[in-house]
Amino acid sequence: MTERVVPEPERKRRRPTKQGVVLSAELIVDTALRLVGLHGAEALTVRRLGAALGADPSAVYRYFHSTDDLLIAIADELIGRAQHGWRPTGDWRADLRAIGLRIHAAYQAHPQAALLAAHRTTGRANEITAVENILGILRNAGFPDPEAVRIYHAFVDQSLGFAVLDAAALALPSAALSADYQVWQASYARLDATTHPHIAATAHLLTADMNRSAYPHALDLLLDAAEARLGRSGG
Amino acid sequence: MTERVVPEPERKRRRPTKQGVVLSAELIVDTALRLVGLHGAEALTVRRLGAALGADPSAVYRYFHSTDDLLIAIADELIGRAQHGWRPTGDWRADLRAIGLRIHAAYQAHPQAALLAAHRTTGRANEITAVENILGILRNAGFPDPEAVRIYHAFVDQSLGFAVLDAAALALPSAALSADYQVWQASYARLDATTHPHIAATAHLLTADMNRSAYPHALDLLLDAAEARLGRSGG
DNA sequence: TCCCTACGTCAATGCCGTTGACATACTCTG
DNA sequence: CAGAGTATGTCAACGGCATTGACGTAGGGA
Repeated sequence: MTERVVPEPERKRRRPTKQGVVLSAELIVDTALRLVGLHGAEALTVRRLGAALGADPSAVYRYFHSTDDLLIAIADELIGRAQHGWRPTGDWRADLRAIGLRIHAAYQAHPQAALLAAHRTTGRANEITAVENILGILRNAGFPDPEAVRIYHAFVDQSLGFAVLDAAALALPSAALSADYQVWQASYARLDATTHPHIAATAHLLTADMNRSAYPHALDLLLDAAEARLGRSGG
Repeated sequence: MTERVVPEPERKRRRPTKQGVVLSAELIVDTALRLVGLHGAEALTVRRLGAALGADPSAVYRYFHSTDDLLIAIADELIGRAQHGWRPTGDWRADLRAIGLRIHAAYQAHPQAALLAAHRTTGRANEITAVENILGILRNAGFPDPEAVRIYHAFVDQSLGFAVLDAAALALPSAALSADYQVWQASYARLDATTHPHIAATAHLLTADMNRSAYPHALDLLLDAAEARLGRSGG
């Protein structure tokens, strides 16, 4: 077999499909994101993707080695969107907070795709840019390199971890979605105070809080702690 | 159709399969965990599960409505294992740290299953116990209820979020696993210092740190920040 | 001992990803 | 502008997947 996939920058011949569509890796990624946004994660199949593109399903394999390969491309696209238009302000804490919220938001905008992609390391251009930016903020803030790297790691994984969990909540098929809320209302809100005193005492607060993402709060806690350490060591 | 699934506590007739195995929900969950541990997440199919059990695949549907239903049961089982044998010491910070590490460890012990299950809310017995325990620790420590609930939420979601990410790293098929490491070695370790100064300056630290979980560090940061707030408001 | 039905089994349906062979239309060379 | 070479779209086929309806049998209750 001559290699089935030709790297995008080397592509010369762009031959339209029977239905007149000119394919590209970018078009396929965008279509996949749209498909998944419209019909859920379970709609992301090669066959449906082909139909949505207006091409034979197997044409996808001329651009990606496998569905997993496509997923990596989707992941990098989401990271790219998170950074689009971002500029540093010079205030390390505000910058880090903004990047964290942007990453989280970019994945929440495509929860079904986030669920599939957020835990993948892409090693591609957009990911590398993000790493460079975040490390730069921390080092310029005055964190010594070992500390900068450790905080970078915790910060990024925290962002992505919350992105996965919160995406999961959004991505549940609407039937299961309301079921998930019912779980809290039904199972937790009416537990007996003698067997579960702490849940019973805070049930009203819990049901309110579980409907929101805990990420902004968790992010602030992380930044609080980082700032305290900077004050201790650096300043 | 008479309902296909009979709730476990009401089961009376335990009829062995052709191969002489007596099925139960518990046996199926354990077998699924073993299967997934031995052969990866992609081995968790109803057909293989049937084979591993010594039963017709469709027998599983006498115990679970769907594979998703089975997944919820697996998730609750993992939460249960995380708490098995745990006892509070009275030191809120040590207790919370221990629970966080236990949750993380329980999922890391079954990374393939964790990847499938960690983002699901089960609403089942083991999950409820965990919620009650964590809330109790925070309220007894002196956190006011609204703060206790907010920290609880951030703490739990952070634990599960890192569990997912770290499970993903462990669960990659070994081919992709080394590939993931290669990504760091190849893509990051040799980036040009003029285009990516911060990555280049910390490459040696990065490659060392990315091989570990950032969870313990992130957990300590969260506990630091919580403790600081407690000192400010409560004491 | 007989009835009832829970539960294991079987077979069928319509999906899925992936691949090898094929055909065609694009680009490149002269 | 003609012909060659091949990139890329298409087709058909494979084996595997979850799920379900029908069936029969064995276990428990009377």
